[in-house]
Amino acid sequence: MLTIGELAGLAGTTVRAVRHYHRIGLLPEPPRDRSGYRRYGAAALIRLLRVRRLRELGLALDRIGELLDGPEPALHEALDALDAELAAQAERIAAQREHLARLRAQSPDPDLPEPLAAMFAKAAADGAPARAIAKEKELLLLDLALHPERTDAIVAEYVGMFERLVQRTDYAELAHRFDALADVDADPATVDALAVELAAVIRAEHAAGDRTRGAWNPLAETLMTDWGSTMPPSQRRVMERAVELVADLF
Amino acid sequence: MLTIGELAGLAGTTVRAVRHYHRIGLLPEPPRDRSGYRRYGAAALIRLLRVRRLRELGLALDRIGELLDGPEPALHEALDALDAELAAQAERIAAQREHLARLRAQSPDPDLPEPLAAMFAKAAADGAPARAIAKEKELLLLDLALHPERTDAIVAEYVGMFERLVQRTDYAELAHRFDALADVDADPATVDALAVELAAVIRAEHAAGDRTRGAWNPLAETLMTDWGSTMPPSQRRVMERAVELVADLF
DNA sequence: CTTGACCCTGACGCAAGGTCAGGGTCGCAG
DNA sequence: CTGCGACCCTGACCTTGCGTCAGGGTCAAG
Repeated sequence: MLTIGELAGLAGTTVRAVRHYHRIGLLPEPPRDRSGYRRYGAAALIRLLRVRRLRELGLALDRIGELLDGPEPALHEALDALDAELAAQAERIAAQREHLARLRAQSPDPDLPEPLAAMFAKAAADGAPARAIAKEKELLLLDLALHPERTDAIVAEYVGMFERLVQRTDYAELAHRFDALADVDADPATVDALAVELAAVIRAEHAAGDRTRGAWNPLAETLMTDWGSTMPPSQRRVMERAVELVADLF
Repeated sequence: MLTIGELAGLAGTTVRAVRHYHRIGLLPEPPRDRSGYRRYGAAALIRLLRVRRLRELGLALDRIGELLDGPEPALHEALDALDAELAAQAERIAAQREHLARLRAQSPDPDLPEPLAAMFAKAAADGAPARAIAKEKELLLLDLALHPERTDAIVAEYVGMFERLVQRTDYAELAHRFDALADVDADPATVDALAVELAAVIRAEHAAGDRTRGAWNPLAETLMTDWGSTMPPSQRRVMERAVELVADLF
């Protein structure tokens, strides 16, 4: 009679797997010899071979148990179900790959809605500093997360804003000057000059205004404030000054 | 500042998942308020959103950790690797489904080599009893498992044997009479008559003989003996008697 | 007698969280 | 002030299909 190692070898599996099948009741425990070793006969091998075949088709072990002990037609149903499941998996994988392909074809960053990906790509091409773009993305992500039902509106808003910005100013240069403040402790004159320019931009945006900013939200408030507080000090001073300069608009 | 539930909601995930990310170090533990609740800021939400996006693309959490902390080009490599992995999975699934399709189109039994599946299907169509066919399949499975390197030879051998059998005798009728013995305690005359017929078949097979039975094997010996011992008594008596009758051949 | 190749049981680990259990906290309504 | 429901905390066990020790016994050969 066979030892467990021989049995496993003949069935193309491992000793550990066989013991596992015993533990979960998929294979009956065979008799032991006088030293406590399991000893297997032909019937055990046949059952193990069946288990392995079904396993290799991708069936779960508990189902295999039902099938081997149950009636034959159940097997066909199970295979149907398995096929359906595999089809679903295949579809999911195809969708993921498509997603991946689009990402890599388009954008340096995964998974922003397409118009925005294009927008950021253009900004980068125009020479806007990477750090500023990253910050802008963060803001956008927050906005999208805070208003999941308004995704399309938000996207349209950002894109519109960006396009107007492109026409109106040398935004890349402005962004560079603002970005440079991150590394220095700027003097008040510099801060003020930049704040004036930013205020002008904000004013123009406000005039063009399609802000449908929607539901005011305490979460949004605190989060945006918190996000602002992560800006480097010089930049924050510029923003605060700019906000003062346009306070009359709100 | 956000509670963990708000954070999870905004990121489209669950509280439990966020805590999991803390435990594995994927998200830093945020400060606690005076009652011990975690309180999150914008930076945490941004990081969590990134994690979720990559997760939804199918990346593993430990890789996400490396990517978020590592340099950007690593991300593109990772996406390449992920795509390759998904492609491999898709291929595996396609192969499995094809396998399944063939099985269901052809055979009442999963995964015998094709000529054999056809052979058994014909035997069933010819009216051979299901029980006998099942037993024959068992024998075949054992044979294949015992000599994995000779699969093709064994298949050819069985098919050849079957075809000769079809031409030579009314094998279905013979099988029926043999099968019927499983349920009764047959008298010696019946046993002897059947044994004589079987011996004739064996003799004819031996004459036609293309047995290249290959490496004799102690495992094979004991297994086949053990398998024989599972036959019902009357059938076993027939087999033993038949073997006596052809003893001179071996 | 030793050595190497087996065998035994029992327990932990894996991926990514789900699901209690047991207990504290917040905010609002009565 | 007191409930109540909704939320938060930690800790621990569950899932799949085994792999991988850890610690110890057994067998066959040299």
